[in-house]
Amino acid sequence: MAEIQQRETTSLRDRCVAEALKVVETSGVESLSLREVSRRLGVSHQAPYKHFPSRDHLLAEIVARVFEEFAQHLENRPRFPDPHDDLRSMGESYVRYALEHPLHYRLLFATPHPNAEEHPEMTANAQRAFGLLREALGQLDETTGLDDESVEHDALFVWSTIHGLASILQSDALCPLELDRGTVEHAAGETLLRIGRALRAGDASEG
Amino acid sequence: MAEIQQRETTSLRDRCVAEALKVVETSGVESLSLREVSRRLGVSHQAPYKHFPSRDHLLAEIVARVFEEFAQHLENRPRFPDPHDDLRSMGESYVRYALEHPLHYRLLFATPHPNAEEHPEMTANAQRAFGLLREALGQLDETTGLDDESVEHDALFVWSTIHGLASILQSDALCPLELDRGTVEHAAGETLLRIGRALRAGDASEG
DNA sequence: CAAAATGGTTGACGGTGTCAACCGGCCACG
DNA sequence: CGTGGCCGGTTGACACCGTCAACCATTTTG
Repeated sequence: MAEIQQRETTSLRDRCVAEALKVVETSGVESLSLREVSRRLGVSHQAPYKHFPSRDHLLAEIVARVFEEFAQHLENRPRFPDPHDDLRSMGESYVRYALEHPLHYRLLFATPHPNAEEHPEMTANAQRAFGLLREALGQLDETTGLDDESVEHDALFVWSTIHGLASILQSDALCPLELDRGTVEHAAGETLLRIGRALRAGDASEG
Repeated sequence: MAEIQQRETTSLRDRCVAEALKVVETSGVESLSLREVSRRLGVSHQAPYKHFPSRDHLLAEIVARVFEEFAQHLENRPRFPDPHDDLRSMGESYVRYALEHPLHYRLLFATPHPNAEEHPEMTANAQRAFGLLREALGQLDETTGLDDESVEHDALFVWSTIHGLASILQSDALCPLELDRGTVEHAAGETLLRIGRALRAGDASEG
């Protein structure tokens, strides 16, 4: 009764989200429209409005789901006992995600999101990813005994670098620079190497 | 004669670019439309099409101009004899630009550009900014004697970090993380500090 | 049983980019 | 000198978009 009706009412809602995700991963977020989704689902152009107050609410929902997928991807990374190795593994997972799901990554980080504070469920999942980074750095912290503030700055530094690298690699920003193939292929490894150097140098200077 | 006519024909074209820039820096690139520009200029909605084949061509032009402004901003940075100091100065200029002109910065780095290869003049100006980075690292290279490949990777690393930091700072990405104010305020300095550590550590391990 | 809520429909409005046709002035050429 | 063509503007149309409003069938509920 109530559950069945519930299940049926959420049906179109879920189908909207699923179809929107399909659009995003094939054509990119900019060519996502409620009408397009409606059309694909063989339903009137107003039907989605019974489940989403506006386009932004649908967008927020799929951003949230992709963030969840992204966080899971990071969580499923190969783990290593040594904190430095583990951090590197996360960096590799991060960059791999950006390269393997460029349209999803762009959705997360290179797209004007619907005003964040109006869509808390979206930001909650974003926090989760950063939480993983903090966690990995926390382990590293235990072995080196840095103060909390340094760990926060380390986290921001690592995130900045990895995010910047991923953004650059998956965007067209590199093409005009005409770097040779080898440089680009090794970019991730080399960059992660340098992150490691910076952190170790920090240990040395403060530990 | 020819020049006067030339000047007059380019007049509307330039006014379009100028007005589009105004729109971008007040309302952001997403609310930029040819019709809006036309309206502001008191001209018919098709007039701009006599000068730009499509919206993307206007967009490409203003992206190119903003890149130029950005590169100039980097070039006008305070200079220092020590390469490390100079590089840091550039990093500071970079971040400052992103914070002082967030909408321009987003236009450059967080916006789906019109397909780059169709608009070469746009990418040319992008190369210029990266060229400055290479140059600064080249100076550093002279003092440490790293091979060219390492310099390229250093450049990519530095750019990744600074770009990532700037992107994160000027986006809303930080709000949901609820970092305290102090951390954010010192983020730029701390991150640039870590870049320096990584480069110096690289010198030591290879030099 | 009536009333209300739910989840779908069609239709309209204003916004956008873009194509097509038109039109006036100016320049070059027969 | 006249005339044809280009150049830079115009108006009008079309398809797309998000969104508001009204309507309607079904189901749930008081």
